[in-house]
Amino acid sequence: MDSPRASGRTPAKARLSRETVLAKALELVDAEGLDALTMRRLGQELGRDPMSLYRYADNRAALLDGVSELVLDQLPIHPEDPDWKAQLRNIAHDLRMLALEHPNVVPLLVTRPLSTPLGLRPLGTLRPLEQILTLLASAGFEPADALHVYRAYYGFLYGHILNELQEYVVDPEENEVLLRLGLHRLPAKEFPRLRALAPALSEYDGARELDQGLTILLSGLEAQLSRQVAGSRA
Amino acid sequence: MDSPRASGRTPAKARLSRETVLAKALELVDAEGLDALTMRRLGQELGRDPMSLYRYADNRAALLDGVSELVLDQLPIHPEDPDWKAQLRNIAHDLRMLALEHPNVVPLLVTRPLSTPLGLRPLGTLRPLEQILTLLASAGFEPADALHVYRAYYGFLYGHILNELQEYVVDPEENEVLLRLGLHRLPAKEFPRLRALAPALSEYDGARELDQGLTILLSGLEAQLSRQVAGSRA
DNA sequence: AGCGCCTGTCTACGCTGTAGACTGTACCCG
DNA sequence: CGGGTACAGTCTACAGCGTAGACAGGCGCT
Repeated sequence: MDSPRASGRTPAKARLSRETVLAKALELVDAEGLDALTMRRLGQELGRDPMSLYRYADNRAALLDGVSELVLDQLPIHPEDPDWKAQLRNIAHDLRMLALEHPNVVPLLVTRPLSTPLGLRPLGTLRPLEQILTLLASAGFEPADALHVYRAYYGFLYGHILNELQEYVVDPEENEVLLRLGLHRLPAKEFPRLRALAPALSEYDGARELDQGLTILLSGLEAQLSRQVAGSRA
Repeated sequence: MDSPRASGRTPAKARLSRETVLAKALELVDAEGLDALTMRRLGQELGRDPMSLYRYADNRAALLDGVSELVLDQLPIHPEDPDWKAQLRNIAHDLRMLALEHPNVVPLLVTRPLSTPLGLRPLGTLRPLEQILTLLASAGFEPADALHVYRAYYGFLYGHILNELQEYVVDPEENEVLLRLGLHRLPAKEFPRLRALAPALSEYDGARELDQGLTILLSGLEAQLSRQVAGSRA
């Protein structure tokens, strides 16, 4: 059962690599959540001693960073598109999809950078930033303006993703809306509006909402920046 | 040293209460971060057996929820202001300030709801939502539209807060900008733009950036919604 | 006076991350 | 071909974690 070449979940006794470790880690997180990703459990899943993992990640935190990186690396890089707004829109939708595919990783994406100074983050998590900066630069933005656009954009994007994941359905089996969202527990007198919104809440169209928000934000940013440029020229 | 009426960090042997427990918990989180908030440590801080805490919170997760609630309860409620946009602006700045005062709590604010269905969250964390819905309702919005505005608004707001906290300075002692942000570690060839932005990054004016974003977003939302209303009337 | 409730304590269990010493194998170099 | 070195993986052990469950003490009511 444990003989060499036995067929476990993985080829059993092939050499480990950072890639296989991180891949299994992500798999585990996707399937059972962040808490399930313990060194012991991951070791077991790989058919190895837990301590062997430390050859591929300094510690658990680094492992989590690796998982973030792995997910962000899946962000497709889009071919040239003349329109920066269209590009940002595409990237936003890509990231949204990625988040929906790996909802358990989102807390990492959002939380880890809070405890890690910009320059010390895994490079994979900074690449999207650099990518957007170049995109904006080639669209003619001054560096400082590009930074402003980036911030407003990414802020909104992450905010949207958090929002969308938060609202999601508890118990899809239950078909009474109030129950499905657990809203029945709320005291009706204190939360009349929220309770009344149950039907609307359950019909959330995330892609659409994201898109509308982007339209507002991007055209607003464009207007504001062209105004600034015009102003500083005068 | 451990006699009754001894003067420890707290009055020593007064009865515990949920309030005192949560207050100490928040204090601990503010001072030393989320990881420092263990049952044992908190018990020690209160001069009590760790197990006594379970009378005031079902488990550690509930304790964390309590801390979130405690922070959000500090959100001031603003007097009537005729202008919904002005109100949303005020609330946004209040929440931003709160986040800057309790940066270690932000991960909780952002993360906990992801694993808790809407209806099962601590009531304190839902109150801002309900409050904004009423605000928008009294400004004349249809419930469904109010929800859209709320989503775009809160999404942007939380996104901004995350952004701002992420960019913040590591080691205020170090005054060489590149070093402070750790940017020197980045390979110059791969991250030219990001590295070049170092000075701009260190001059982040969060309040201003938030305000500009809100201006764009709110006026955009207003325009979009009034257009919709006009359209559906025709 | 007696009963019952409630707060806080104690002990114990299974789990966690990880330091440090160790083994075995694969490869390179003389 | 022999010996050495580097490195993958294992083992043992430790300190700390959350928390179940049994228990103690004191207060207030009847």
